[in-house]
This record gives sequence, structure tokens and C-alpha cells, in this order.
Amino acid sequence: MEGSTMPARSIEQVRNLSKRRGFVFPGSAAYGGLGSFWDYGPLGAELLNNIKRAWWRDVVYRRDDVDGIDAAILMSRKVWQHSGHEATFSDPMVDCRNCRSRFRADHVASELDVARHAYVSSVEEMLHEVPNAIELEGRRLLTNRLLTAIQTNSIDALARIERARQRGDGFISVFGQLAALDPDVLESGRRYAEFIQDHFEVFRQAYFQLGLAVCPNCAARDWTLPRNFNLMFKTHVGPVEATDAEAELSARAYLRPETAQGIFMNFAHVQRSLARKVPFGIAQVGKAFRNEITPGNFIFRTREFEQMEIEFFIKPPQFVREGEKNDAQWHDEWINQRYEWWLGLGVDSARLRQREQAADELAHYSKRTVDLEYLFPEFGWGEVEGIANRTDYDLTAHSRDIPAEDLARLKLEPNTDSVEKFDYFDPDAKARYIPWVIEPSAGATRAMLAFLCEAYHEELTKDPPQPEIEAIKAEIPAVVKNAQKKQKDAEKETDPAQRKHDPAAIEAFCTALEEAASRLPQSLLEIDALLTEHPGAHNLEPVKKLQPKVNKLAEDCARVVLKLHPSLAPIKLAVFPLKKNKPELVDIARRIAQTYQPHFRTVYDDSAGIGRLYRRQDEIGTPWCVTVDFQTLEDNTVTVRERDSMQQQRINLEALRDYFFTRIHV
RNA sequence: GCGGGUGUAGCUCAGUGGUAGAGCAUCACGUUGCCAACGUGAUGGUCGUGGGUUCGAGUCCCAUCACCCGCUCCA
Repeated sequence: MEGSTMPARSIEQVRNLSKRRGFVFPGSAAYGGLGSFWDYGPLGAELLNNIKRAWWRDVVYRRDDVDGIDAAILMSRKVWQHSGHEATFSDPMVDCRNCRSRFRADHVASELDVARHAYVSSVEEMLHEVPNAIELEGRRLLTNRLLTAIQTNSIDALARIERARQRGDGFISVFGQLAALDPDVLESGRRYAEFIQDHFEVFRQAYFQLGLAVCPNCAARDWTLPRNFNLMFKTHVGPVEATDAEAELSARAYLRPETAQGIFMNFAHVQRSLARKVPFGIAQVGKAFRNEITPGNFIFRTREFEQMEIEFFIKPPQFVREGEKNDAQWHDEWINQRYEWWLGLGVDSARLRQREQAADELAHYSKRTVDLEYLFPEFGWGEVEGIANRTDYDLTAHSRDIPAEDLARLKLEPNTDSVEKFDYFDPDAKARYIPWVIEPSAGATRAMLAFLCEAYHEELTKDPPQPEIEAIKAEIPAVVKNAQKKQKDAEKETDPAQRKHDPAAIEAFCTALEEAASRLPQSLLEIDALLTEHPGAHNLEPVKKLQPKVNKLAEDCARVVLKLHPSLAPIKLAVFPLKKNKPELVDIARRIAQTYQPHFRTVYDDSAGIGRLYRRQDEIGTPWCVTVDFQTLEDNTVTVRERDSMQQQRINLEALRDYFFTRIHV
């Protein structure tokens, strides 16, 4: 069935398959889960390992100028102070949703603004309304709610109360409740000031949430909440929890938000212990942790994830001689090598692009960064790797005794904590310098999602029965007619906000449906997808009738297959007996499986009919299946069935070894 | 956090106040000569959680929790 294959249309499909077949499970599921943490099951662990191994082979083994390390996840707090991670994002920031500018919250709204607003607009007005408006009991009830809201920092509750106030439910006000609680507060401006000070964060959040602040850039009032951008996970070193702030600070540690700093810490160790000469690189694979504000999209963005990073140390531009690569050239080389890696593992170039980061999105340490982006289903292009030119920023930041002009150039403060200077004596240049660094940094877990999406296909495996296809063809004009009627209805409505249906969406639906119908039966899966997933399609009466029929037929005639590159496939080989109740076949099949188990992941299965066994392996991306049948008993050959083409060929048991070892690279 | 949606068997879901169901999956036995076969039987759910209304709640009300989808997060 040429042209009858469909790639993944949604992350949901991939997520379901992952859960069903043991790639990825929700973490802490027995306790209702924990926001966006995932466990990798038997197949997921294999796949992830294979991805990391493929990466390691490509960047460490294949080259002669890169070595690997495995640094500790917990590092001195000083590391994160001097790398900039602790300070950079620790201020409360707000974003204007309208013009997308970001500001420090205290630049947009001074403490005075917030306090004044709280005082003027709420207090003064409310003072007059409260005493008369509330009965004592209601007052107490609301007061308790307010106090709870403040104690738990519940902006939502405060905002609701404030909105109610604005609607004119006069007595339900933030300060009305306060007033009800404590008459003294009403009478004492000083107590007010103290109260606002004590709960300043809550007020500030409400201030932005309620749109009281005006964007300096575009004058809009549509803000995100002020957020403390410290995205590092805090923990403490030592078995005893600190009791006071000072002890907390001295014991505090962070789970690393990136693996890169562990490499920088080991620059000199690796250079000296292996007597490496610049240029050389250090690679590392490991977990990293970020308290993301918005995790989501399955394993695309999670708070615990895995990185594959290289820091490649090179000569600073001023020491580069004629004929040597400069930083820009090294950067390009790495961009190309990394791009090719993804393509080599089966990612289609139509879905992988290099994207130049704009000047205003570059990180503070970066001279130039190119992202590799994969075109995910549903949410579109998403970064899977970033290749940055980090200059000499990092090694300088962790070094003592840096000249003032370098500090100024890199906008760094002198480092009085470090006992090290991460410089390097270059015997060729006969000079001592701090190397520059090119950093290719990929997400291993994110790569897994990309590879799964890329590999996921549904395809027709047999011709659907002709009568059923004819029946579907016959019903499609009715669907189109009905849809067009809705489209006309929608177009009559001049106010777009009042429209029940989107005319453009309906038109697109009809066009796609008619086009696909002309290609039946090949297009059966496309029609199924259109009827099932096109926005609004399920509202059409004829679709309600037709969709279940199409869906059933599609499922009967299709398979799900993961077309994973053999190097990535969790299981390389599955061995079956054609009949499980014939001991002579079972014995041979088991023996074949045992032969290859030590070399690459091989499984034996006889728990279903042969067709189902093939389907199961298709679904998890096993590239080859071997079936032992009665002919095996006669001539020592088995059937080798290839996943993507479903072609099979008979191969002698003696030749099997060569067949696999030339095709599988573990 | 806001808005929208969803929570019933391992999975997909049905069940609009009256004895918790179907299909798939799983397991056992039998059958089965290559692409999701069949028969018989079995396992499996305090209907997310806690209250309330009711003679009676999966169903109605309130609360709560979790997850999913949209609002810049940079692997």
C-alpha cells in the first residue's frame, strides 16, 4: 500500500503508546502523580540509553579530541553564584502579554505605588462601606477566608475578592475584611503600612494581576504574575536540617540546572591528567533539574531531565594563526556535526532546522547560538539542541585574578572565592590564555520524544474490503453538504464572536475530505483522522454516523509501527516459533534467542498468533523478527522479517550471525 | 496563576436517581502452516478524594486533589 502511511499527528498518540508499551510512565502515579515527572519503563530506558550511547559514540569515540566525564550533580553553591545562575533570575519579573517585554516588577511598580494603591483605592472607599454593609457573622466568615488567602499567598482568592469589590459587592473587599477583623487597623495608618509591608508580595501580585500597572512600553495592562525566576532546586548538604537562616545558607546546595558547570570545574583536571592540548573537548551526559514555570508537552519540558553536553575548548581569536580554525569556524563545524547526527539517526531534514538565535534572545554569556529545532506534531518547532559560542565567559567567571579589562568586557565581578585560574599555557602560541568554548548542548529526554515522534507511523497493511469502501464513498457527499450548510450559516453571522462555527475551518475540512475521498482506499487513515480530529467535525450529524465505521475499518486494516533507527530500537531482535505447541520449534526458537541475547537486546515470544507477534514488535520498533517453522527442521533456515517493508527472506541459521552483525551496531 | 477540558477495569469508553457494564488487553485450556484468527473459561473497579441532599448517588449539590490543552520556558 504505497502512500498509505501516516506520521504522528499528536503527542497524545505517542504518549499513549509510551504508557501502553512501557516507554514512559507518569511518576508517583500511586499518589496521583507529581507535576510533570516521568519514569522511564523497560523500553524507555533502553531507548534513552541507546540515544545517549549513539551520542557518546559520535562525539567521544569517533573524534580524537573529546573525552567524557561524569561530574557530581551537587556542587558548591559558589559554582552557581559565579556562573550567574543564582543571581540572574532571582528577581521578581513580570511579562507584558501584549508587547512581550519583560521587566523587573519593582521597575514597573514601586513599593510606593503598590502601597498607595492599596491604601487609596481600597481602604478609603471601603472604610465607608464596611461598617454599614456587613452583618457580623458574614464579616467573620469572609475575614477568615481572607486571612487564609493571605497566609497561603493565594492570589486567586484575593483577586476574586477584589473583582467582587469592583463589581460593586462593596463589602467584599480585601481591606473590608481586614477592617472587620480588627477595628484598630481602621484607625491606624501605621498599622496599615506594617500590614502592607508584611504582605507586600501578595499585594504586588494582586497589583499586576488586576491590571493596575501600566506597561511602560505599550501601555497595556495585561501582565503575567510577578515571578521569582530562581529556577534552581534547593537542597542542603548534611543530615540535619538547618534551623536558622545563616545555617541554611552555609549548608545550601542546588541540584544542577545544567551539566555544563561540572565540565568547567573539571577543565584543568582533564587537561592536565590527559595532557590535552587546546583545542579539545569534554563531554558529559547526565541529569539536570530546573523548576520550570510551565512544564508540559509530555517529556518535552520537565523539571528533571537529561542533558548531553560538550564543552569544546578553543584558542581565543587573538591567538588563532593563519590556517587554524577560529571560534566562528569551530562553531560552524559543531553545528554541522550535530545536525548530521540527528539526520544520521533517521530524522527527516524536513523536520529538523537550524535556527539562528536573535540578538535579544542570546544568553548573557553567548556570542552566537544556533538552535536545532525539530518539528513536533501539534506544537510545532521545538528546540532539541543548542550550539552556543560561550566565549571565555565561563572559565573566566570561575577564575581568580582576572584583569579588570576582561572583567569589564564580560560584565563580571572579581572572583575572590575561587582558588583556581582556569588558564592554559599554549606551547604553540607560547602564551597563557583562558580558552574560549563552543557548547553543543542537547536534551536526551527531549531527543527521545523527537525520535519517538519521528518514528511513529500508522499505515495500512491490507486492502480494505471493497464494499465498505464504496459505502464510505457514498456517504461523504452528505457530510460535505451538511458541512457547507453550517458554513453558510456561520457566514451569515456578521459578528465573528457570535459564530458557532469557523467558516474557514469548515471549508478546509470539506476541501481536505473531498480530496482524500478521491484517493480511497489509500486515504482511509487520513479520512479517519479528519473525521475524528478536525476541530468541530464531530458536531456534524453525518460525521457522527460515519466516523465509527471509518474508525473501525481503519483499525482493522492498519498497524502502528515505530520506524526507529536500528541503533535506537529498544529491542533489536524478536524470535518466535510458528506454533507454540510444537516443542521442536519452540526449542530452536529459544536457542536462537539465547544465542543473541548476550550481544544485543533479543526477546523470545510465543504468547500469541504469529500475526499479532509481528504487530507487537512493530509497535515498539523492533527492526527484525525471526520465525522458526517446519521448514527449519528440514533445511535449517528461518524466516527473517524486516519491520518497515514487512518483507521476509529465508536465511540459514549459519548465516544469521553475519546478517545481524553487519546490520546492528550496539 | 488565569481560562477551557477530563477523572468509571491495565487501555478506550458507555452508563441522566434504583443490583457497576462493553470492547480490547491479560491468564489458562483447546484449536491454529506467516502478518492484530477462533472457542470455552478466568482475573480485574470502595466509579479521583471528602462532605452534603435522598429511602437510595457513578449519576444531583459543595469542596478538594490530580492530569490534559492554551499564555517565551531556551535541552
